[in-house]
Amino acid sequence: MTIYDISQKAGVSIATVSRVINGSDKVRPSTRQKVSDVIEKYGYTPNAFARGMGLQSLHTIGILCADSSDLFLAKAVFYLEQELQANGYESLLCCTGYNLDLKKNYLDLILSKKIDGLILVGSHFIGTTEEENQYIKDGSHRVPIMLLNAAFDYPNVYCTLCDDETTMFETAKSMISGGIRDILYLYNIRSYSGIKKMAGFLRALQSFGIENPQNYMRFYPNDSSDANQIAAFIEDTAKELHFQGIIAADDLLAVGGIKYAQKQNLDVPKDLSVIGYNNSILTTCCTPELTSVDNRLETLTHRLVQTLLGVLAGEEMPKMSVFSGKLIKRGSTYF
Amino acid sequence: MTIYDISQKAGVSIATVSRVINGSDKVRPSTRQKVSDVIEKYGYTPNAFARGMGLQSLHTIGILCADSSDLFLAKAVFYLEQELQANGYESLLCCTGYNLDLKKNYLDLILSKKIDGLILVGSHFIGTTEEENQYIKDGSHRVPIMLLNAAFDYPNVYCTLCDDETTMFETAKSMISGGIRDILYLYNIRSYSGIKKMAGFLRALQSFGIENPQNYMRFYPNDSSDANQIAAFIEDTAKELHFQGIIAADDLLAVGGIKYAQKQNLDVPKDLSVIGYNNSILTTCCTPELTSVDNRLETLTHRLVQTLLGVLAGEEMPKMSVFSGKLIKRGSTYF
DNA sequence: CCTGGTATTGTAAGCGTTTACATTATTATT
DNA sequence: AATAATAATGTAAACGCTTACAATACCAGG
Repeated sequence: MTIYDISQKAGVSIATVSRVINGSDKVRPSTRQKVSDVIEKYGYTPNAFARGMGLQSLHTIGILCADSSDLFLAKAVFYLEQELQANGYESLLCCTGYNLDLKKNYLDLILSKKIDGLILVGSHFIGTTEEENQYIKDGSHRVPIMLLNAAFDYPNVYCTLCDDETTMFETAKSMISGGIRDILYLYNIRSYSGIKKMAGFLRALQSFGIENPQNYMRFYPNDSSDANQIAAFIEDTAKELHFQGIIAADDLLAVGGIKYAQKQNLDVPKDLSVIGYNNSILTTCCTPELTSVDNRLETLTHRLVQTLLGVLAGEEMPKMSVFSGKLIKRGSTYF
Repeated sequence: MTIYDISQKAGVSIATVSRVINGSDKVRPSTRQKVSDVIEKYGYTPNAFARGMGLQSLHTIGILCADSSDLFLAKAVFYLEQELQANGYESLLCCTGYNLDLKKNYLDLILSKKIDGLILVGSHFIGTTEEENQYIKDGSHRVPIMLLNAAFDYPNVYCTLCDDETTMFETAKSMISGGIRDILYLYNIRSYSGIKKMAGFLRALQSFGIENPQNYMRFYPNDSSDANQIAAFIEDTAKELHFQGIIAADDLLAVGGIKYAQKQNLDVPKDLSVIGYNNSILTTCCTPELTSVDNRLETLTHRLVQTLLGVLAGEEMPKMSVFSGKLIKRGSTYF
């Protein structure tokens, strides 16, 4: 069923049918009705590819995200989609996984689809390698690229992020000020924000003259797991450290810390204080509830889309919008 | 940059370039190399819409999902994407939200994109209204439709699901057999599986001669919320019931139940047993850990994609594949 | 060096839309 | 009723690719 079939059945030209489809006002109401009826009757839907050929823009924004089942990324994607939709844009989501080789393919894939802009969620693209950065540079020649929670200075690349370095610095500082100097730092994914968080943590410890903080940092390698596996990991790799605090780059890791404390019969927060990151629903699921950093995801996604819309409208927009995270205190800390 | 530009720069015809792009074997290796080099050099990506016009299939499967930030749906989408990708299919994800009116638009949208098949995740489409079902019927005339966790008997519609009715029946039965007759049933989204779970719950109570079970059922209306809000909801609407058990249609609701118990100084599981559904990561985040129903999501998604691939290959495939859920016992129950 | 067969490459016709421009119908003005 | 102005509709080219079919290049055997 094509536009020709419809035009024939409605007794008009394809141009008129096209005008009806696209809501042009240059159609007589009676004609519009006639055509609409035929379209309705035969359940005709215009072919998106043919439209894509004709139209300059399809009002579509590509979203690239490593893993849509990650609590935090999923939330980000959800907010972005809602916000885009509210502004008349479709979104096209690709989940690349954490495999670097695949990312390039996905980037090509999504760029081949006449998108008006591209949003990179989760900052896994901004690695330390020049190779990863190259993808962004390539992409930015075609469409504006928006980075959520990552910073990368390049033409046509716009960044919206939480200042994770400072936020983590403040977070660690408040724990140290609370009297805890032996802090286990847990992290998993290596990403832009992950690196910043770590840097902030280290800076805080250094500012208090705490030496060899690296001894207290543990990289948890599994991407999908549960709190018990994380607790076991802590027991295996860090038990001998006798830390009195845990700061984690992610709420789930922190919950693993609480779990660990329970297994060791340590009281949280008396014997062990625990702080997570992202302020997800997990924070209120555990006992005690988890102190966590709210990195303003909703604010970030809102700002990001606003910036993108501005760019698309040809306005001059800030290349970098930085927000501060905020520590939300709950039962897992006493300070 | 089009195929013409490349053909010109490489000194060959567009057909040859097209053959290189599509990996045809009818190209001399030296020519292939020459063309590939030019493509590489200029960073050319074929226009997806033009390809879509020419090609019969783009090896793309559409996925429709209400809310990608829902823990359970996100996981389902993730598994599906992984599985599809492993089998050489792209996936196109649309998150419709829970608004019925929008769904039709999304369906049209995704159907207009020359997809080879459509997967409906989360069963929100199979409502009680004929209107909702109509969408599936319409769609099934174009491409095979795969339902995850929903059943709908119609040509070209294939269903892969957990037998939630029986699973919930068994779950409730085991709680009643454990000596608990006053059970608060919590549910939120109205969906196919939601209706089935409820039916199973009711059947179990009836089979034990428990009267007026409806008095003990509560619908929690917010879609996004945290455990504390749910706990407050229980206190507001059900405190006077003096139930000794909670069965929830979703893990988060169940965690809300545990939270409620803590606030009331009730011991879980001694004073109150709690069972969730979906066996998500939340089950091991709370204290005590949550007994929950594993509805075999990974098995379901695997089977679903296998069935879809079979259908696309022209094989005769089962219209309905039903699996049994399994109660995973943890600390929130004593039986 | 020619012949026939095969491997490679080129030509051109779609694919289903949009839209500039041409044409025709309608309405207003005199 | 004729004309001008305007509104509605139609025609045909363009979008960038795939692919059937045509044309050409290459190679082995005589």
